[in-house]
Amino acid sequence: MYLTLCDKIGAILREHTGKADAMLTDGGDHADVASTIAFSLAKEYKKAPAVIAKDIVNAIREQVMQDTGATTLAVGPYVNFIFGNKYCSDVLSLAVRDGYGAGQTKSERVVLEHTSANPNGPLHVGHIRNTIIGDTLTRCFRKAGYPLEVQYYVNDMGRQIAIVAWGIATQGADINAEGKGDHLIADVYIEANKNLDKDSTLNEEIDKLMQRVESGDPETISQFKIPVKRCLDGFKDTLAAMQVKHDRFVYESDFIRNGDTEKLLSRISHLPEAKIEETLSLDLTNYGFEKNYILRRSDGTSVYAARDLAFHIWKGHNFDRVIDILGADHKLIGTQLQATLNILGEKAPEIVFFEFVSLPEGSMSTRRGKFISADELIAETERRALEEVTVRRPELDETERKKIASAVAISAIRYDIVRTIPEKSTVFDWKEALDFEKQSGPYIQYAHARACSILDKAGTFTPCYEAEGEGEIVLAKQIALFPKVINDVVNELKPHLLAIYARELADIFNSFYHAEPVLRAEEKTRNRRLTLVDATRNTLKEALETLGIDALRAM
RNA sequence: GGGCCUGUGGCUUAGCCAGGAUAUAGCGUCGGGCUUCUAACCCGAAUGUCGGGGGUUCGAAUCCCUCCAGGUCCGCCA
Repeated sequence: MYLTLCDKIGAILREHTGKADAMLTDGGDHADVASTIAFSLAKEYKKAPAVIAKDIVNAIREQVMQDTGATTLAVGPYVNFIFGNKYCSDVLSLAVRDGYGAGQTKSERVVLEHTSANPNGPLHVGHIRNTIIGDTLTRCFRKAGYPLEVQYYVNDMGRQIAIVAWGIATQGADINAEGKGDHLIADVYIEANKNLDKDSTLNEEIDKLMQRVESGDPETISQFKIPVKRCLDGFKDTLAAMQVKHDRFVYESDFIRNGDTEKLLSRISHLPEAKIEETLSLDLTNYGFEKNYILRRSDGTSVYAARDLAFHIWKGHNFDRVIDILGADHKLIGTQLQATLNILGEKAPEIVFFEFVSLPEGSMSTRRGKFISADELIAETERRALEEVTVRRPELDETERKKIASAVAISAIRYDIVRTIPEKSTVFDWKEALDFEKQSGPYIQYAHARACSILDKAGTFTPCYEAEGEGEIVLAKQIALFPKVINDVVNELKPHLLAIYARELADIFNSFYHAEPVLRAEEKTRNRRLTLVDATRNTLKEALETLGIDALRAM
């Protein structure tokens, strides 16, 4: 609705001025949409922008009203457009329907890879930034109508895994011990690294393991596979707790076994950029990379990058759009991958990079055991949430309180992570993670629960799809923006836009709630406001679900 | 040393790519508001050299140059 009207206004402006760009911009407090086109015409027309704006308004006002129902006003040099009653009515009748905000079904198939942490220890608060960004994008794409498959790329044959396998074999660790597998593997991995640091000659044993696994030695393969599986089972539990699910786990080693990596290396070796020495590498200096991109080691084994290329070629052949979520430490290798796929004439992935999450005392490290695991974070947040729920709703039984606390905790965690732009590195802060107030997931859930509560008390009513008075109109217009926001997230791969949108919707609803009585209003107003509350409730629900947060009906 | 990212009130943060109307919001501080639809809330106040310096432009937080600070990468690791 919003975009449609903007398109129509843009077309009218372009036709009237003959300019290719209508210079439409956000109207802020002044308008629903505005144009700054008068500035750019000032020189050409040799007139003051404010005069030009006035002329434009006089010329197009009637047509804009006819085509869109919007009022056109000149405010200084700005041409402002304010949408009318019909816009609010149309929006409200759409917004009360289940699935509001969903785009038309698209045919473009999308594959999105996220998390893909090495199976050498539990997911920590750094990894889950990847997870939350990826899962929120996933939900936005699906909301926008795209068929999408989410993949986890399992590194099941790298050096880290070899170190785990070696640790199990040499340290007497019980791989079948009770408990969560990912934490068990971390203990082995940390100890193995200590042992390797003490005696660097032991690294030869790791090299041997890697050679054996790549050559297909069955015993070594199973030596790797067992800890990988235990670790992944732990990951799946953690991910499920955060409402995250992958459609497919793709194993790196499959691209060795099926010959794709060998085929890729052969193709690479025929490229003009190829450097065949003891190793096989690519000289990408013409593409702005200083160092050679090594793909095969001198002992004949493939490097991670080679398997990753094979994996991406496979993705490119099976999907129309390939998206990866990667930490900023992968920037170099990620852009080298893109460049190489371009040289090969294959589809290169779009990559969303996010900066690091560190601890107040420094950066996290699985190897050194310095991290806060996602499991710890979830447990602690749930504990705090349960305290909060118990204070607020002492009359509820424990099962009910725990259910709410769990949803509140995941909401707080997911929202806290997704609200910050990925380019900004962050320092993990318990105080902020455990904050259930303003600018938090629970705050938005609370606004939703409030709306539900009003509607529960209201009983049946006759819908009235209108907005009257500033408070109602501002709320209706915010509701109208939801489909646009989903669109923006998908086009720009920026999930934080949805987080901010949902919070602003909750803000506006809370102000409305305090300013305008609903249940106590006289009949026509009551019906109108109840309809608005219902539209808000539904939009909050859809937005929360797209953020991977439970839209609780009561808190 | 080179590449990339970041720097916005005491703290956290949006806006920057596609330059325009008094720079967004939260925490904290101060002052109000629960016999009234859930106070995980609302209303109001104070707090800003948008890291520094140049430049482009009618107009710069936004574009260009430069410097400073922090993070990160530059491995036959992933």
